[in-house]
Amino acid sequence: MLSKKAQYAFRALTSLARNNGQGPLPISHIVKEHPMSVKFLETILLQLRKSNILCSKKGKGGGYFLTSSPEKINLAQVIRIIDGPIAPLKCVSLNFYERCDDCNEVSCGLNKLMSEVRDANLKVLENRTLLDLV
Amino acid sequence: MLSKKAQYAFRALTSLARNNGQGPLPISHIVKEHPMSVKFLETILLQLRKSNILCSKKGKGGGYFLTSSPEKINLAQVIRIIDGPIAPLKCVSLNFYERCDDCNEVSCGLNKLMSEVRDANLKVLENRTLLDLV
DNA sequence: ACTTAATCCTACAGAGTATGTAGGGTTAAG
DNA sequence: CTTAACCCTACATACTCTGTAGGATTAAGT
Repeated sequence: MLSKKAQYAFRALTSLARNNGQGPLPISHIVKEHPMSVKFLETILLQLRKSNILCSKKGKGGGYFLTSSPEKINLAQVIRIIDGPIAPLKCVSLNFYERCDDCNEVSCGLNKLMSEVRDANLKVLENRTLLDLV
Repeated sequence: MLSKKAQYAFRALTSLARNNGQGPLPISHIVKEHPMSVKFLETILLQLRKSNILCSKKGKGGGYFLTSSPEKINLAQVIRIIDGPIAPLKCVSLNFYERCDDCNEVSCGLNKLMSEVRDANLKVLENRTLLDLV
């Protein structure tokens, strides 16, 4: 399941994608479209900025905007930043791999099947972008 | 991500699938194959029994065994019992549906995309069974 | 220079969930 | 009657999720 944080991130990114090319969009405007805690959204957007999904402009007239165009940002990127691994197990994760103590990965049936699940997820999440969201 | 509980469940079910048709398998035997807390496994197997994945036999010589043959129990069933929804959002869940306050579901882009993710997951999880696990 | 409106940063609080543990009760074979 | 198994519920502990608090910094407009 996606966390609330990830859902909020996607809602905010929807606004930012629609606003793309029209200068910085302030948080105050985003929360009018998508009611949520300003402070919580602040931490989420900060996280996205530090991961180079967003840029920001400080001071009056400032706000956030996408680093690149909506069709170049896929859903997998966003989920990995906010929620972490997409794979159902760390031992089959491409970006958050950790060795599994309980299986040897070569003969482990669960490992094989969960790799299939991961691939099925990535096939959707890496081919869908913020453009598909608006 | 799958919970530890679900992972343990799958490991235990692997043993039970291999043992299928050979009478009840006690917990003590399962933890020899897959080291884990006996008491914790007990609660997991109890849960699977109450959901009719397993049957049990009490008393000496007792243990657990599958209700039906391994190829008739798919991974989606097990995950739903132990971890709940497979869908990334409640508002696109088939078995754990809950209305979403923040979107109207008809025009919500996230809803549409997450339905695709759900379907991609189910395509794998409903077509893979305990037989594929052993 | 000052006001105002915005982001930036860190810490922490409260509730809920995950991961077990404890302690017995019940059943059945031999 | 002993032993080995499952049955059941409550609790404990740590961690994560979902925010909140409180200011520091920056920049536009006047």
